[in-house]
Parts: sequence; C-alpha cells; structure tokens
Amino acid sequence: MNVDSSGDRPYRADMPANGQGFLDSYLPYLLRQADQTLSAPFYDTLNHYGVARSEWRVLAVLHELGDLGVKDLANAALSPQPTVTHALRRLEARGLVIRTQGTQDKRQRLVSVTATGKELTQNLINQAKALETDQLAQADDLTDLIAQLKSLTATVEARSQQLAQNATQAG
Amino acid sequence: MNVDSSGDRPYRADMPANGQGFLDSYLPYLLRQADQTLSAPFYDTLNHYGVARSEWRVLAVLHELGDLGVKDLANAALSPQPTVTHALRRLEARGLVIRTQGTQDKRQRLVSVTATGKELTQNLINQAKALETDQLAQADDLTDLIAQLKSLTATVEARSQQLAQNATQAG
DNA sequence: TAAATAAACATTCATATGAATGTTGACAGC
DNA sequence: GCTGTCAACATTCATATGAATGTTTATTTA
Repeated sequence: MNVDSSGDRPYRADMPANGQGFLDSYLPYLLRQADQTLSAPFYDTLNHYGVARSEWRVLAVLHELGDLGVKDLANAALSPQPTVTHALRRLEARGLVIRTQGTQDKRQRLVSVTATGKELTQNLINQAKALETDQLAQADDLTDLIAQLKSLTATVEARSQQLAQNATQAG
Repeated sequence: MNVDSSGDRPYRADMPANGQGFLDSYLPYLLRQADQTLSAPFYDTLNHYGVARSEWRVLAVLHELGDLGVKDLANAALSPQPTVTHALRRLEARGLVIRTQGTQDKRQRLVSVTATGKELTQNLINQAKALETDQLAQADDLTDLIAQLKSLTATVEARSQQLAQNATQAG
C-alpha cells in the first residue's frame, strides 16, 4: 500500500505492495476509492452550480424515474429519508422541484421537477457524461465491471433480505 | 429501474428494466450502491462501538500502514485533512491514538495507535471480515472484480494526474 | 541570511447529515 | 364508527463534515 506523501492528490491513495493487508482487498474500501476518484471532478461541477450532493442524487433519480414519493426517492437516491426531505426543501425553495399532495394516499407527497429543474438536471447529467467519457477513454471495457457490480449488489441484497426474514420469524 | 415501494430496505434500490437510463449505468452510482449494500451491517457495528465512520477509516489505515503523518493518513483514508484531524482529536480523547511531534519535520504529527486502540481496531476488523465472509458466501468469485476496480482507479487517477500536469504547464 | 513562498497541521464556522421523534393519514380488527 | 397499529413524511436537534483560513516550520530565492 503506497500512500504517496509527495504528490498533491487529496481523497485518493494507491495501495499495491506491502503484502496482503486487510484494506487492500476490502471491497467497501475499493468501491469508495473508485467512486471518489471518478466523482472528484464532477463535484467541482456541483459546486459551481451550488448543488449539494444529496440534491444531485435526488434530481438524477427523478430524471431517471419521473415523479416519485419521498420514500421511493430516498431508496433510489441511496439516502436516508430525512436527508432527502431536507434536500427537497432546498430544491423547492429554488424552484427546481414541487411537492404535491398524493391523490390516493394523502400522506404521500409526489415530487416532480419543474422546467427550470429539468434544465439544470440535464446540464448536470451532460457534464457527468462528458467527464466520465473522458475519464474512461483509457480504461478497459466496463460492461463486465458493471455487470459484476449489479450482480454483487443483488446477491448481497438478497442475503440481507433473507436474514431479515429469519429475524422476523424468530421474533 | 425498480424502486420497490413496499419492502423495508432503506439506502438501497434495484434498477433493472426501464430501458437504458442514465443512472442505470453510471459507475459512481453503482459503486456507491454496492458500497452501501455491503457496508450497511457493519455500520451497525460501528454504532455499537461508538465509532464514527471517519474514525474507523483512520483506524483501519493505521492498522494497515502503521504510524503515519496526517496528510498521508488523510490520503489513505479517502478523507479530507480537516475531517481526519477532527477524527484524531476524538480518538485521542478516547485514548485510542496518540500524536507525537515529527522528528525530522516539526510540523508533522506522527499518529500511532495505543494498545487499547489496537484492540478495538482488531475487533472491528474481525467483525468486518466476518460480515463480509457471510455476505459474499453466495457471491461469485471476486478476484476479478477487485482487480478491475484497482485497475479502474489507477487508470482514472493517472488520467487526472495528466490533466493536472497539463494545467500546470499551461497556467 | 533575510525574505518570500510553500507545506503540514489545526481551527473556525457555516452547513449537510441523519437518528430520534413528531404529525398526519391509512387501515385492520372489533 | 372506534381504537390500536402502522406507514409516509416533516421536524428537531446533536453532530460530522469540509471549505476557508490561520499558525508554525521548511524550503527556496534573492
């Protein structure tokens, strides 16, 4: 594991040599490292637009899935519900989304993106795509990696469900 | 992209169908999703020990690499320097680490883990390993995935360096 | 060597985060 | 139709986070 004391690259580290450590092959570490390395330049973009990361995640999900309730939004945005509610309040204050009362279930709040919000979202997505394209130009083919990530998540998710099931039965 | 409004699984989402969206194949999203799905149970463990995530990252890195200065620590822990300094203050207050003045460079603070800290770290790592083993029991072989992640990070990192280099020359 | 510059770490401070909890509405059993 | 239970979202509040900046020591330059 090489930390590179000299170069000026915050948030990152390489870790080859040093024998077989723990972190060296700890998946969450590697996943987070890859995420940060890929996302770093895009975070500058978000900063430029004054958009928090939680807000970006909400916008991206709404773009992907259309109008959604807060719970589904939180699930898809990989964020806790209160974090999403806070983000929505800020986005609504900026006129980027609107929350309407649910028709069936009056507890629900259906979140939709305004025209302005859609424009901003599209800009952000374009930028994200452009950055990714540039970054991955030199990289190997990724279809395999993507498939493995999805499979991994699905498998672990299923396992977690199974455990929750058992816990419920056991009481 | 299926959000699953019913089941009770915060922080997660599956996203198959719905055609080819953006998020659906956006690597940072998939990486973060995998990370969260894998890490979720371990976060309960951290909670149980009263250890913040940033603190865990610091301890894990120190375990892996031995005594380190704050900057190298921050790099390897994938965290900003102020975050690490805060974490260190808390860890030091709990008697889990100590900071000593650097011998060569008196600006540096060499961070080392106390006996208590090492014990706690070992417990946490054992728990992380146990959880991971259980989670990945059903999963396919991961050596390939790990290699791809490392390669991806290295490639993108190199590209980023290259850009920084050009910027400096141009400046 | 004095001065300017930069590097390592600490500190300040505004803000995002999320755990805990509150509020409102749905829904089951009676 | 009541009553209890649960679900969806909002709110409160203590805390982690990190950008900006300060302080101290190295290092370079004149």
